[in-house]
Amino acid sequence: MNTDALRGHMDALLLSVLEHEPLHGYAIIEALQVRSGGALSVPTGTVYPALRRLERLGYLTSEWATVGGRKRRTYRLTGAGHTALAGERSAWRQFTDAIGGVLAPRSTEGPAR
Amino acid sequence: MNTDALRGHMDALLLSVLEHEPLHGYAIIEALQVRSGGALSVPTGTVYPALRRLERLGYLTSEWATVGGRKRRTYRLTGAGHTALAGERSAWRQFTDAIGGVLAPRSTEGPAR
DNA sequence: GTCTACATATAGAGAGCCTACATGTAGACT
DNA sequence: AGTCTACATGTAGGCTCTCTATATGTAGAC
Repeated sequence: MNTDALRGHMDALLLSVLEHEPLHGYAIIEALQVRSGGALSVPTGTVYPALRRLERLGYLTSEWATVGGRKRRTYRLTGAGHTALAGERSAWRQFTDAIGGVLAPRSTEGPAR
Repeated sequence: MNTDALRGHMDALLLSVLEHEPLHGYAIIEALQVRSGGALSVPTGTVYPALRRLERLGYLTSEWATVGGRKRRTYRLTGAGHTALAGERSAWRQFTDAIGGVLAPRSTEGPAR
């Protein structure tokens, strides 16, 4: 699974991963992989720009740190970010309900028969 | 709910609606609205080109009809279309599992505590 | 000395969904 | 007669996001 069906859901994924702990980009990618059971392999060229977009929107703040000689940019959810995450969760539910309702197989005809 | 989160799922929606009965574009739009509980309002500028794309891919065939003085283009699933629909359904499940697994709220920490 | 893991970043391409517009019939209402 | 709404299809252009490919650099293992 790795088409661009992700489109429009990247924000939710990133915010969700950052909900309880600040992480840097590379760690975010790994966390997404783990949490999705290995299904999600989001490329760096997707994550880094997306994080900057979310920061620009005010949902994240970032600060540089140096760990073991390597520089990291650690992202943290803002208040607005938490609010946005709640909105994304509810949107996700509505989304899956809507699509699921259409995709659900009809056994040629409903109960009325 | 009407962002472009639909992206990548339009095909599944259209194929699913056409699974048991051939329909024309306008009726497809209404069917999507009904089946999704009113959540989906797909604009004509999205549906008509998408139907043509699916026909080009060999998943649909179409023929013109005149009903009540109005011309309709009725679309019907091909064998390849049925196969594609099955694939889309399984992809949808994988997709929701993956995203859902990430989005699921963590109660600050898991069961281990 | 090379390779892999760690770590960030940008440019450019590609796909597809949406807005807006164009066109036309049928029937109801005024 | 004229207008409005529902029915019905279609195209052009824009926009946004995701992906591929590339660039750069450190640390540690072999």
